[in-house]
Amino acid sequence: MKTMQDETRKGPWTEQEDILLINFVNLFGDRRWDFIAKVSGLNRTGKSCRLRWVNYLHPGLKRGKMTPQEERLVLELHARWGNRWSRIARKLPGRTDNEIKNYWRTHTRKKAQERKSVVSPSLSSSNCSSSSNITTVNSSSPPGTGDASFYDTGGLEQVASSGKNGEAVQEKGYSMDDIWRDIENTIEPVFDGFSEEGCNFSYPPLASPSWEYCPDMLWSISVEESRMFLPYDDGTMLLTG
DNA sequence: AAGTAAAACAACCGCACGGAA
DNA sequence: GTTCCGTGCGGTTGTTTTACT
Repeated sequence: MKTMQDETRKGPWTEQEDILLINFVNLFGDRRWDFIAKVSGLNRTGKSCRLRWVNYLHPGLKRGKMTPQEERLVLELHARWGNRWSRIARKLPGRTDNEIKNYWRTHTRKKAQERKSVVSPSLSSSNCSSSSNITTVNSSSPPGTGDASFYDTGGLEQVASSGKNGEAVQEKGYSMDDIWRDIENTIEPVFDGFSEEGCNFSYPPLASPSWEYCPDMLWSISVEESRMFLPYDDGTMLLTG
């Protein structure tokens, strides 16, 4: 029989969960999601953990509104690759596929509505409800064709945290920046240095040279042992065992 | 100031793929 | 060669925030 604790949690992540996840990702890297989900004590699936990390907790993420350059780049790349969101995201440092997908969705919806109101203004009053599920993907022609220049944006403008969501992560006055600062001060992270094309994120300067050489030791840790890493309430880690 | 619509954001689900057993 | 498991991706939906009337 399943107790409440055995139930896999769903829904919004709490600050505590975030901190826990960040700590464990720092310890074990961002690859073994199932493992992290298990040893962290989070009653979440590995999938859920990964998603939370990739879309929200990753230190390289930008926040706030897309810049005009980014918007143009999205349009350009989508015209070229279609709904290859992850691929498009790789060309937009700090942006996630989810974010781009969401942007595109609202963008196309807006375009569709504009178009509709222009093409058939007489129908707009009687038929506008149908716009809810329209994804006129191909309807938005790429803006101009100055391809190459788009790929070399020379680093996108720093608009992070200036947007309306700069505050979104500051629930209870404890921002992700604060969390990262805490973690930076309390543990030595292990980033496996993976900087494949698929990851444009730039980590904050959190080097951990020592652990990179013997990652296997970490993977062989038992669930019991991993409990020693559970954080305190304030997000710091108990490393002494 | 309140209500409503639209936009933005966050998260889950199902499927596909690749690697290990 | 096959099966199983973990991970990544794209689609979709639910929730929250913002703008407008």
